Amino acid sequence: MFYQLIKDKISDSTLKTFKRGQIIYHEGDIPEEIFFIEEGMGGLFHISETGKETFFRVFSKDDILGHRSMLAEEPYHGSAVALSPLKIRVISKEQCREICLQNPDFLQIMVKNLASDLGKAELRIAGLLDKSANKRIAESLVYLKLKYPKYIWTRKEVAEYSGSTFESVTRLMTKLEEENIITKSGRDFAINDVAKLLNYEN
Amino acid sequence: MFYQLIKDKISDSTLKTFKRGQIIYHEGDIPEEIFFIEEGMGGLFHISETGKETFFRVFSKDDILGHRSMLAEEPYHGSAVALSPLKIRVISKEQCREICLQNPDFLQIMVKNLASDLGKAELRIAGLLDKSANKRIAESLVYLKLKYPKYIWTRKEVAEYSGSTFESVTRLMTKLEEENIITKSGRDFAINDVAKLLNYEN
DNA sequence: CGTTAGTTTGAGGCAGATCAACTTTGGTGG
DNA sequence: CCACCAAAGTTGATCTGCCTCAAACTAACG
Repeated sequence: MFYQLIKDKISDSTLKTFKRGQIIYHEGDIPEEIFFIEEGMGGLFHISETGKETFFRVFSKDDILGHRSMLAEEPYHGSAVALSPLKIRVISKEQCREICLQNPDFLQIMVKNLASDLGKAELRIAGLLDKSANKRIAESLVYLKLKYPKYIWTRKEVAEYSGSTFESVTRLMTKLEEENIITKSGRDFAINDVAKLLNYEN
Repeated sequence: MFYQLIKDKISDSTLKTFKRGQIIYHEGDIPEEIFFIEEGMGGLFHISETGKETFFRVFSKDDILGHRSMLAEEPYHGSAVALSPLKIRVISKEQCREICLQNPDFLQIMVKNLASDLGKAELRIAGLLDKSANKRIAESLVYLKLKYPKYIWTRKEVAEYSGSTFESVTRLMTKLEEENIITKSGRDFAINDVAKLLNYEN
């Protein structure tokens, strides 16, 4: 997202840093700020009453964070967690409002992203209902690894993104290696054949 | 959604009517218009490659339709279908753009709705992964029936909204009637105890 | 190196989808 | 107004994907 667009227009703002595992904001909190990612990556997670974790979204350099809750005027529906060391610029609600007024393009871009994310989320719902767990895992491996090649995704993260369990991810990955579609190395892996992985059928 | 806000500002626009089952737009089409519901109700559905249908959203009086795809600049990700006789005002892309420029409140409201819908969709993802089918069905019965009490929801519609099958909906509904939580009458039903239904545990 | 977080593999169980056969509902037209 | 029929609903029986639990192994970091 084009944080670039307004970077120079931010006068006084705080720069915060986070280590892997640290929480940027907690589910349920009232949004008072908006966050611009300057470096690193993180994830938006939801934990249900029964303890099941779901991985909603990934965010990284130039993405905006916390805008959904602010614009919906709702408490955060998930917790934002640093996955790698993060540098984040923190902007107050009021500053954000000013930026939107001065720079209509900025609101436009946020709108476009919200609309696009809504589409993705609804298609994920459809995917959960008609695709097998293995298919979803395969697609998630492609998405996550191609988008963030350097990051070492844990089986648990892939599971929570695809809507599965880490055991199922492990099982599929060993099978995929046997078929030479991926190559595991330590905890990391590389994709040998993106097309085959995307069209994986059990 | 406050279609009221700009109702009088629409100069030339077409009013279309639809009968139950008719399609307002098809998944995959390129959005050229935006739709304002004046009367009746409908649903946004997605059909996967394997034929599985998913019920994304309900829309009714004063709701906007087709805005997500237009704002995301994407083809429609689902088909909009009339569930009851519908009266819809059709606005061109250009008209919509003008309205947004002249009336910033209107864009604001669309943004708020997009943000809120994104939250709902992501929580639905989480719900699919941690709640039992029966719990989801029970919650869907409450949501659909309280929001649209006069409409007779088919078991199939409830199933596609909750992410289940119509057989499972039927089975749960007979059980719920035995427990006096709902009362079936013909194809319709009434909720006797909303709280019990909402907190239903298998 | 020791420790912890992450991974692998196996065995078992069950929620809920699927398939199938039958019944009921309610709208339509004769 | 009734008879008909397609659409919707019910109910039972079966089957399986994948989650859960368990136990042992391995990577990686301080």
